[in-house]
Amino acid sequence: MPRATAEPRRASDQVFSGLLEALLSGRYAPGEKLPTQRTLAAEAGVTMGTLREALQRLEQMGLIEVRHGDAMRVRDWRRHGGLDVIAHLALSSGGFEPGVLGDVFEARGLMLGELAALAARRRSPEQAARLRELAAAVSHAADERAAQRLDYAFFTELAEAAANLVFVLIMNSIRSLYFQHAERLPVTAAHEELAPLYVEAARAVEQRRPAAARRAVALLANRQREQVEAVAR
Amino acid sequence: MPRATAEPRRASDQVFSGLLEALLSGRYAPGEKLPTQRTLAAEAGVTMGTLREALQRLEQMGLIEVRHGDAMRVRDWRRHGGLDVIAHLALSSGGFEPGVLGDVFEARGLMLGELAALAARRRSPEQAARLRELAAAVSHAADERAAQRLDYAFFTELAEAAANLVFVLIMNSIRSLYFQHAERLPVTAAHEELAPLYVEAARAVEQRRPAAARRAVALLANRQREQVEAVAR
DNA sequence: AAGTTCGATTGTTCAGAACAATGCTAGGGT
DNA sequence: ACCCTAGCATTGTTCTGAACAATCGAACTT
Repeated sequence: MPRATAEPRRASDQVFSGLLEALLSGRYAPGEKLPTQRTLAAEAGVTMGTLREALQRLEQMGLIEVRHGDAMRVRDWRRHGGLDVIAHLALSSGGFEPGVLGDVFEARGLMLGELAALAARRRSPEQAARLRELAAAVSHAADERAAQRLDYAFFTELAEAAANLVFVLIMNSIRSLYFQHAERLPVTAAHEELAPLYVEAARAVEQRRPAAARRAVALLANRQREQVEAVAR
Repeated sequence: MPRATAEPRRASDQVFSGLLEALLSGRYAPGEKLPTQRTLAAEAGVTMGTLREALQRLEQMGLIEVRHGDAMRVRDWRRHGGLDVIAHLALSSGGFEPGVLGDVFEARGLMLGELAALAARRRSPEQAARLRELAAAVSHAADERAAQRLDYAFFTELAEAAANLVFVLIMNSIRSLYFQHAERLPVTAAHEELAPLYVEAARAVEQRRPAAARRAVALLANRQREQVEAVAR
């Protein structure tokens, strides 16, 4: 019997998820003092070492502040939280959070547009060729899963062609979000219909026309956004 | 005798920094097997528990892959790294990496532009007022440090007005980068000269003119970028 | 009243051991 | 000869208990 939602096996992961949930849902308010590590460990039924591993990750995300001889404090994730918070924020307790998901796809669309414009100026001949091939492959993708992989490959190549590390890393974060739940995020539902848009974007990049590239990609991203929003409800 | 560069005191932090450096510099190549936790701990002169805390953070960043009974593997940070990697990437071994820093400010400028456009459509009356006040305050800031704080507050408010969580979080990451080394990143060197641009941007947002807001902020960001690039050399 | 000392609280690291998952290899069956 | 299965070695994971170190606040001293 396969498990529906693949949950983390490590004890450390479970503690992490629990605390994360508590922090993001506001059950621990910003500025508030967190219970002792010893207390938290006892409550979670784990050792202090195990709890500690979870705390390190939370601190890394900017969600808690921990100073040696003092109590741990809850930080405001809106002010100090890193981008990886968005993944856990979009999935609060089972279903998707429609608002957050909307933000993700809005930001994604805007950034992909800028990415396309940069790529149109900087792409190498090889990158242009690969983009063309990937765009062409979308139209005859076997199933939706294959289309999804092509979509991912296309935008990864685009980010690479744009030659800006920041956008590359941001795209990594967003990708990890919709790869963890690919089955519920049909960005490539009607890929036969969307295929021409990939082709158009690839051509604009190849012809070094930033404005056209931005427009084509923005349009494509908007279509995907509509599809996702239609489902996540 | 005060220490020039405030280094982390926790043993766990030092181990983390060391491994991070090794991973980002390519001293451990992607796909390669990492030494055993026991080995790494022995080499670093710490306990396995301490080493483990560092590993958790690296895994959280997407830099390593660790599976229970198997050896740990190095992941390609270009493909799986999160946005927080950029901070450590921009500071490889002492000085700033000019290329990376350029990418950061390019991306920052583009995103702030989009942010301004969104804010012009969605800002509340209160947000418009606060932006106006912050912009006005820039012109008579006491010193550069004060100007820097106002700059930070201004763009935070802008991100808030844009009402998109993704951009808020991205700005958090970028801010933490240039707050850790504020003294070396003079984004507000000639703040008397830049002040009018803040005012113009605030006005465009208040008057709900997205295009004008984007233009003003993009111009402002570009000026800051030039100032930083002039210094980081 | 102000400064100092000291103890309680809390995070940090250590040491060694047992447990659990994975990959590999030798042995047995077809 | 080939497959596959059991067992072993390797490696990550968690536990137990303890000692160490930084911070805060209260009691004490001046």
